[in-house]
Amino acid sequence: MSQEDQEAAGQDTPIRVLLVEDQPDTGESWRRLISSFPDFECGTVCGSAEEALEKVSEVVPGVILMDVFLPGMSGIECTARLKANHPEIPIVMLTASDEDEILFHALESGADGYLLKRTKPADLRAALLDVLSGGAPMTSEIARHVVASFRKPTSSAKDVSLTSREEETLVLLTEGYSNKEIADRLGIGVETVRSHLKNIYSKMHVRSRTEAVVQFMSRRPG
Amino acid sequence: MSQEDQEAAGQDTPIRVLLVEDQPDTGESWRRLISSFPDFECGTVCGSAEEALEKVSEVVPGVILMDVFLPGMSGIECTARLKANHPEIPIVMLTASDEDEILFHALESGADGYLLKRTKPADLRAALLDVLSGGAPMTSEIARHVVASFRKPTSSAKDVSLTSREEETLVLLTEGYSNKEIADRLGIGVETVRSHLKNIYSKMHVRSRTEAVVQFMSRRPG
DNA sequence: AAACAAATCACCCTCTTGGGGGAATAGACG
DNA sequence: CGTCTATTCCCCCAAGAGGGTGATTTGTTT
Repeated sequence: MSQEDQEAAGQDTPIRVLLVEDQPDTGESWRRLISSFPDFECGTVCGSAEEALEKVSEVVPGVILMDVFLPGMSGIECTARLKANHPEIPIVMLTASDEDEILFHALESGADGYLLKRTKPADLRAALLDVLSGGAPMTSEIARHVVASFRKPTSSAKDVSLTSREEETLVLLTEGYSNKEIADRLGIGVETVRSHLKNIYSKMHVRSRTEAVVQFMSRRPG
Repeated sequence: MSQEDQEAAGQDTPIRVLLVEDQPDTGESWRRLISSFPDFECGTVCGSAEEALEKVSEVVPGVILMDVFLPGMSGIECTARLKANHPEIPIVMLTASDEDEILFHALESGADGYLLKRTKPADLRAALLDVLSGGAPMTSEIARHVVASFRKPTSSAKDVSLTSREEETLVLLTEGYSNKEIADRLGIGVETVRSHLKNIYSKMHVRSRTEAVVQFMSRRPG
């Protein structure tokens, strides 16, 4: 049976919310706020993106609330990485500003909703329920910005479009070659290979050759 | 002349032999000897294991003659690595000695034949034809040593037997984790992870996490 | 003509990896 | 009781990998 359906209707098991917020005070107040809702619980507050990536598997949250500004890995990067491994968990970004730039990157990374930190308690709960039922909680003006300009990039987030050279580089990666060996085989310099790899990592939201290889090999069962 | 001899000898395209021998003089004399056979040609003499690994793809030899003692990577290591990627190419080891120790490692690595360097020209050609027709050229006494004690190890050379801890480490490798992340997840130190990895690499005949992951993922289509 | 994407390469820096040792402990096995 | 293996950790060192930033060239596209 579907958890979401139960939750939205109001039930006995509260939905686990994973909160990612670096400032302890803010995090704690959000935690308390969320826990005050009868249909939600927030037992875990991660102070960093890294911690969130680590704990998501054990917590298995129904929804993730992610601060945009985090020390180290940003909330945007973190969202992209979480989406790569847990696409089913909805993620709502939290931010104090409403700049377009940030909004774009946030949604590009796969975030499902975008809330301002000044959101009122009742609206937060509504947003949580909204995203759990497949909605995309955000202010209506933000929504218009988004739906228009980011339908394509966001939808194609799953199979990254690599350039031909990047593709070749990736293939050689999956054959276990080092950067130098790849460079030799492609007849280019090592720096160029590194350059391609940086782009590949960025597009695939990974940060090591091994992760890239794993994702690549998993996606094509051949 | 046997059937095989005729076929091999009757071919218009001589079989390419890749010779791996670090001593230029010795290599050149072997090269000339092989080229003197009408059914074989030896255009490439690699002075090192590394060179052999690099050139095998472009040369695509029908058979490889490998000296055991090479500077840097040994002929045994090289054989193991070649077999990992080109299992179809028969490899005959060459050595001056006939020590059991070496013989064992050589055949464990996947070599198909084992010749002494003092082998006579006619016998060399016979050995080449032999290994090409699926045989395992070696002196009869060596053969007995081998067939007896290495049936098991040699046959199980494909799926490496890892210890439970090494297995766990490998699995986490295939999930893209760094050494530190693996250490945290296993509740052990990074040095221990590195230690496990060294053993894994050694057993799998690879030398990077990426190669290990590729080989591991390829072997189990799951 | 101007803007853009792709591909190439450079230089900086830090951290990770790999390979070479060694060494201590605990358990299994004879 | 030694011997062996698995597991754990240590040190050193060189090479590789990753991240940031930026420059150049060559084609498209606008």
